[in-house]
Amino acid sequence: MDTILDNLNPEQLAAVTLPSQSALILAGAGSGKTRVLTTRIAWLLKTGQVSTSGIMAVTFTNKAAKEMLSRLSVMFPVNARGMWIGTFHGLCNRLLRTHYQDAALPQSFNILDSQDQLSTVKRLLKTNNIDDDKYPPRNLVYFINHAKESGYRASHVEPQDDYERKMVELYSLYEDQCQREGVVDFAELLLRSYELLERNQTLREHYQDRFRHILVDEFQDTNNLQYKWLKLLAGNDSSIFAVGDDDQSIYAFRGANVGNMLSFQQDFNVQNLIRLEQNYRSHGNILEAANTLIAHNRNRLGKNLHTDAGEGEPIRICEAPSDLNEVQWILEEVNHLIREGMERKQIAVLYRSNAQSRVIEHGLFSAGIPYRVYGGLRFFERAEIKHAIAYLQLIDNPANNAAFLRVVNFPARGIGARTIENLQEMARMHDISLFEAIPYVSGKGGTALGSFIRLIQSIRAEVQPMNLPTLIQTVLEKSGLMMHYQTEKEGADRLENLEQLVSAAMLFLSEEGFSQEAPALMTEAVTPAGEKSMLTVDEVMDADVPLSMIMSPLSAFLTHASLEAGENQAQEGQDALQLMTVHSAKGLEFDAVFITGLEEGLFPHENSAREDGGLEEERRLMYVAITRARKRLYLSYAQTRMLHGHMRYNVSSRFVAELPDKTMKWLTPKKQSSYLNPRHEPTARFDQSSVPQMQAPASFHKNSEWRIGETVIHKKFGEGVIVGLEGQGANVRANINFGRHGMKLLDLSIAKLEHAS
DNA sequence: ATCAAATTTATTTTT
DNA sequence: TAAATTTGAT
Repeated sequence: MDTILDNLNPEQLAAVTLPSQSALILAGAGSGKTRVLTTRIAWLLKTGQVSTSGIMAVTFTNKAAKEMLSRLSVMFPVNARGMWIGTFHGLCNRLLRTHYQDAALPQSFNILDSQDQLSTVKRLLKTNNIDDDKYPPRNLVYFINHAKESGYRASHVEPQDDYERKMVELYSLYEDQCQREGVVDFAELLLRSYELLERNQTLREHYQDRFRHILVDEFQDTNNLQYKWLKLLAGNDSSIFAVGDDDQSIYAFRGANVGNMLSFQQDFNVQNLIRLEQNYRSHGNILEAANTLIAHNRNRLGKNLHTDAGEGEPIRICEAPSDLNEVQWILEEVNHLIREGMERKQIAVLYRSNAQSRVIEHGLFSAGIPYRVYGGLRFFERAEIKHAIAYLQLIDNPANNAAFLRVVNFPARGIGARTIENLQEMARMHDISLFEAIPYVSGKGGTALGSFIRLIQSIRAEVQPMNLPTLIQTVLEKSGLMMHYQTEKEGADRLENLEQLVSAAMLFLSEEGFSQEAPALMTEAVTPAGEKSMLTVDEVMDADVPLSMIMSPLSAFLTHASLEAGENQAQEGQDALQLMTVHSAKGLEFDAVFITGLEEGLFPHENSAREDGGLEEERRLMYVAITRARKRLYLSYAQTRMLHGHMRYNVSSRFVAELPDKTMKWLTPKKQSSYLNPRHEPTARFDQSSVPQMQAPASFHKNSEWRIGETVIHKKFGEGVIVGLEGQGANVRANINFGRHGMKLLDLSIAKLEHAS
């Protein structure tokens, strides 16, 4: 008992041992947040206040959920079965699988990931003959998700204008289509389970009664629907232990609402607000910089981090003439750190947007320094894996038209667009799935479709008794996917990934406690007669029903594929420099951190100026970046930078000017807070000899060469008239009317023009 | 049905 | 610049 509370500081101890009331823990960066969360659970269990089944712990990422579980099992011999520890989406999935009938879902509903959702919407627009220039699929997806995350069904949305009226109508059609096809998108998991509990008093009271303690990680990231969901589940008697940091709220752009922290204090009459301000991560200078920076934000609950560690090294900052020089400087400093004995994986290079990684990678590559870039395609998002998954989904749920369309002609089997159109027409006429509509299609297309249906059915029959890995292997072979990639010249990697899918399935079964040998298509609850033993509602709810009782191994694996897209980092394990956006660095820490591209327009990003609260969110982002560093912090910016094929001339970020002088060491001469007066002298102090220099574009000294009204000749477009000139220096662009080719805006440093004499 | 050319567009991202 | 998507041609 005592041992788990050992070494907690007074605030942590207070938080862990709070009475059973709702509480808000303001946990600063590096203040031992996860420790408090897991110790709280262990303490509740050890003091006998609650049993494992009475606890729910919610996180945003699978990684965080796993981390919590593994740290908990060190402190307490956990029966993982009974505890509901998982992501919002994972827990909602569990609710919906358990009560699929009450939720009006088929037992084996499939989950759409964002890619799937977008293609579903595109298909919807096409079948309804909607002009997708007028109603872009992306906008519709945004509209739908936004509505769902506010808790609104199509019927609840009050359209403000004709455009919205149409969007609502399409939202409604989308709802119908998903329902028909037995698929559910991410937001739907939340909304559907919210509605389930709201509508069904028995269920609601059961779960409210059961989960006496609900713990929420990263509370500042909750969206409105997640907050409503928590409120509903907590009812009047359960307590919510919410841990979060308003200063680290960086996901407003995807619906996170920091305001939930304030609402929570009111709605739950929170008496206990505890601040964890003791930082165990960073040296003093780094913390002071972070504190000073974030103090520029107006809307805060307020918090100041402190440390027992000394002030440590100063923060080193460099103004580079160009992005190339900036990288050169990073290289020098990195080599220095490595020579001092720092591990490469303890060094992170952070940037605001992914596009910035290119130059950095290039530099590291040339210098032969191993690095690892975070982000990019994850395992289950790869095309070949998505194809394989689609075959599996079709076997799991034949109504899934998205899956059907993805593979009906992949590998190619002569089923063309025309045939598909006929099929879709038939499906619509008879109100059935594409799969069921096949017999209605006659002619050549009908024959090809006929063999497809026979293929799927024969696979399904063959696969009936198989366990999951064997089933997948069989599907890969019989579908022709293997053969397809064997014959494709660049298919080797893809084949390897497909093989990995089989191993992923094996790993999944053992991790989730499924029997390795059970038939993949059936749940374990099978009587000797082969009939499903129906659990009563009470049994389902009261017993701690393992996932394997409510989902077949196949359904469970498909869910896993959608909800946990897998690793997105290459070459794990190697000692390599870490490259990532500031967003993906959240939650991580490193001995040394480089924050690059500290320029107005980049960081803070220019687009953020248009959103309200945008600048404060950018500043929080900077705060997150700074607080990643343990011992060393490096900042840099460049006077010129190549972006989207154009040269950009940036001034330094206001965030640089907001940092306290005494914590900084300038490696280039310091400028007067240059973001306030954009015109400044270029520095000549930088050694540029080792760096390829940008050549000044031909039109650099004003564009006397070209005049408005002049006729010019272009290789492709022929004769045209200059109607406008804009920009300066390298940025000169000309608006030229090329008659039948229309108006073109050409970059004069790139386009080759001739004067028409 | 497939590939090449043209056009467009470029924050941040987990589930 | 470069990647992704759409259009157009064979």
